Amino acid sequence: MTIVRVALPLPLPQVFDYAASDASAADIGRCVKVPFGRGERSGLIVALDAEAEVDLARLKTVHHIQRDVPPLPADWLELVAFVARYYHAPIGEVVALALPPGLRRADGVSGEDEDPLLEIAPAGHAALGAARRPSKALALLQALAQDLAPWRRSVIREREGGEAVGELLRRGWLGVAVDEAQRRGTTGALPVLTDEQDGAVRAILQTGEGFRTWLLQGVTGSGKTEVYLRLAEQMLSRGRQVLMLVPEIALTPQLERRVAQRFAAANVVSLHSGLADGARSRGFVQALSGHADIVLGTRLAVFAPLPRLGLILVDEEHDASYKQQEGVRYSARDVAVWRGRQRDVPVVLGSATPSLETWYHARAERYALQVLNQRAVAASMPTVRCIDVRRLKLDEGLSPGLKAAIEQRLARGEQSLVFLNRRGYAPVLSCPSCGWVSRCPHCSANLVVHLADRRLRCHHCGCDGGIPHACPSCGNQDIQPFGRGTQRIEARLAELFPQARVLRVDRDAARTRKQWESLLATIAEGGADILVGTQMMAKGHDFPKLTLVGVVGADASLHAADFRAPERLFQQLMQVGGRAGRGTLPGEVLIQTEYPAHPLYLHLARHDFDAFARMELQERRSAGFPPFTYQAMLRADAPALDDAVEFLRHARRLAEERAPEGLRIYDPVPMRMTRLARRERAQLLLEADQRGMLQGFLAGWVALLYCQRTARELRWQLDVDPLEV
DNA sequence: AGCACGCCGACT
DNA sequence: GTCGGCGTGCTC
Repeated sequence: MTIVRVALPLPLPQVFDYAASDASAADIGRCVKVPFGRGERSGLIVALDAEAEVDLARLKTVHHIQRDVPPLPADWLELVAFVARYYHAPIGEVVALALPPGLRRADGVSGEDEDPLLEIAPAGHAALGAARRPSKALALLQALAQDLAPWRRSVIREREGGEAVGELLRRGWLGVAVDEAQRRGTTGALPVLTDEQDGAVRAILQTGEGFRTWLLQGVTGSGKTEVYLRLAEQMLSRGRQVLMLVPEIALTPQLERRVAQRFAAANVVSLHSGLADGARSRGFVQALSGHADIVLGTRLAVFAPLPRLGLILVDEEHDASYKQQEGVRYSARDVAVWRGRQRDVPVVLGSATPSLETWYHARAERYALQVLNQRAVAASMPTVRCIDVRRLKLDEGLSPGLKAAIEQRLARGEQSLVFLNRRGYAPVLSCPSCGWVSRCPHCSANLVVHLADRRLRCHHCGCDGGIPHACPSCGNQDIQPFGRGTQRIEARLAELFPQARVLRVDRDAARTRKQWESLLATIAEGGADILVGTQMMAKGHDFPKLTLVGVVGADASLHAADFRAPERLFQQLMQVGGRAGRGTLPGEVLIQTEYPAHPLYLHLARHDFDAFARMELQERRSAGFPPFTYQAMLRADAPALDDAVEFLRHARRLAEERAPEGLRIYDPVPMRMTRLARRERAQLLLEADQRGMLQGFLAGWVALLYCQRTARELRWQLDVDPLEV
């Protein structure tokens, strides 16, 4: 009889032993169903065991081992173990987050869905030539005939009328393309590389296939993606797999299209949380079996098993969405770098505005650096200018200068974008006579006025209600929305420029992926003259007719409490500024500010990220912030603030008893947003100058915390390398 | 996390 | 007399 060690998706820091008569070493890494308590659970075999760690009498027997799918390889188990160790999370929870849910359930996976490479068969050509009654199938075939063959079945399915692909196969009009391996490679004419792009590609390839982390720092429009594609092409031609991470699902479709077009014959698999269970499992299994050539996905894709891995690309590496903000708070970018080292393959981190951690590593020569300063498209960098609004009379937040600039664009038939990182009509509704403000009943936040659908809404917990006609406290009829959001700016712009088509692009207007894509299409077709948008608009999209970006209300982040606020502001402004003038028309960025001489804006105006980074790092060094120190944050939440704080005080005492020299333990404090969704939150910060020392301490401390019995309504979690402090 | 067991208040 | 509150402890 064999004893297997099983990781189960529970918040427990242990694994469980089971008996399995027919198990062997070949089953390590396989999913299992096991009896647990009085029910059944699915888990993963992480090891075989010579002897059980519990009495044999307590040992239960595995119900089922899933053998239809190849086992997860040893390096994958190692990766999961590393994440559990580094983030101090139970191994089972990491397995649960790394494995697609459908796969873990181990209930007869549909098997690997073949995604064959198809081309038009002789019968198909005959059908095209013959006079036939129009049909859906024929229409699809005709559309395909206009295209460059071959295509993946899945790619055809996604195009217009793609449902008919099954019909085409049944009729024998489409057949499996011959000689798949030989077709692997690029199709069509490749764009000519700039000298910088070419230099970067050569440099990265020349260092060989071993591990090395690269920072590819390229201004918006410098063609980082083309560099990724060239590197990927090389790796594919060597028979290796490529892992490409992108920040958000919203960005995957267009990149997916571009990658699929470039490597028409390669098997490109996308992995993100928006996928249905089945599709995610299939993509994962394709990666695992080595049938996927390129895995393109969001942070969870960093866990895709890749037997032939040759290269890891992390696009927009500074993006906060790489860090999971709940449960196991891993950073996919950091995990990617660890994985590159583990598998001895290069890792390329790309960004126009790298995180200061990455930038610092590159300067300290722990990472190698490649810089792209020229825009690949025939456009120059936009002019960036501050509008000093201290002595100006603003019209609903808009300065005369910005209005004039918009007017000019309208006259020239170009597009303008007003960037404002605040959704809704106004951030608060308030009564001028008694001082009442629209507070959220569940959070320490104000309810935001949404005039578009006449609601007051909390942006943190999502609760909402109608807009009262009089002050709920004193009955005053004259209650006022204070401040400005995108809806208000949109309304004012529509009044000011009645002839213009004003389009608002924020999370409210682009609720679903469909809405978002239709907005993008409208903009690209020139169906809008003035855009009002939040940071959604900052993400990599090209609008050739967009030549003006007006920034409103940026000053707020200048004095934010979070030490990373300036970094985020600079990144955001540089990104949104990069939207201006990506075609042949020159772009202009106008920033409305009360601090026109602020160094952040001055560096921005010169497009000098490096100067900004140097300045900011100087401050971080003297203040003792990351990347010069290492942090971990213990957070607790409960219905009553005292309970959360009391737990943290207790945790602090436990920490002090065993703290090594040089570990700094701060006082528990309520979080900045103390109350969220009826729970009060507090946090305790730990800091050290060496990562190893902090990690060593955390291991023992967290083990101790798991043993503490706490009130049922109290939750706690540890955040290693927290983004928000 | 679930889900048991287990000991004290208002109900058919 | 019981249904049910959630405190405590276990799950291979």
